[in-house]
Amino acid sequence: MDAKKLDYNFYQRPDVVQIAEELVGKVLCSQIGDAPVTSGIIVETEAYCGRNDKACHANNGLRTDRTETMYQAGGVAYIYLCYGIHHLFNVVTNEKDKADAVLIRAIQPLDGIDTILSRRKAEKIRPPVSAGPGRLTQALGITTDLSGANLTDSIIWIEDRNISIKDTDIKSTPRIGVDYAGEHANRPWRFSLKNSDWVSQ
DNA sequence: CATTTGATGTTCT
DNA sequence: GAACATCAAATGC
Repeated sequence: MDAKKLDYNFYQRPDVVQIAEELVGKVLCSQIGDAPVTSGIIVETEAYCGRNDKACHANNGLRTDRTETMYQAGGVAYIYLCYGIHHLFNVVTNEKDKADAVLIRAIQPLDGIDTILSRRKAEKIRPPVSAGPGRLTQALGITTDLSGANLTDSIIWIEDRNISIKDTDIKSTPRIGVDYAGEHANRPWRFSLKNSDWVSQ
């Protein structure tokens, strides 16, 4: 097996947009409670930058109880409750006090398919099971309890399995659902795998 | 099919 | 009270 867990050298680099692009094709894994390991290939991400990005919760140094995790040094999980229902999973990047993060928007299930299906109350493995930020967290059993978890030494982590992705297979487009961010909403900070059925609509 | 609506925690006004 | 990094179920063609 040629899997390598991503470490601080990956997460703590300063360019969150580049990290977001490189995360496409990596494998997000979780091992919750007594359940088997569940994992999936990341096929869609979005970059959020703490400085000068109106779409980010922590824009311009805004600190709340919820966003405090984003100010930690890169390599931890920032998980937050959206619309009171959905747990959204982000990877915190950059150094301490720089609130950058990458939102994982969609995965393609790899390991622990039965567990994923049972969490999602689905019978067949097809895109609605894990295409979408609220769906993938449910599929992997990720909840806000795990916010602040260390991605290098905990029950959630990201592996590089040397899945080869060509630069030309990744497309960058404007982010989703952030129209309120004005001109910043048009930044092409969403990265997705071309020709994948597992990218959210 | 497309469009609307209900669910509902955290944060801001 | 309103808005929000969403989803699923109900309703209208």
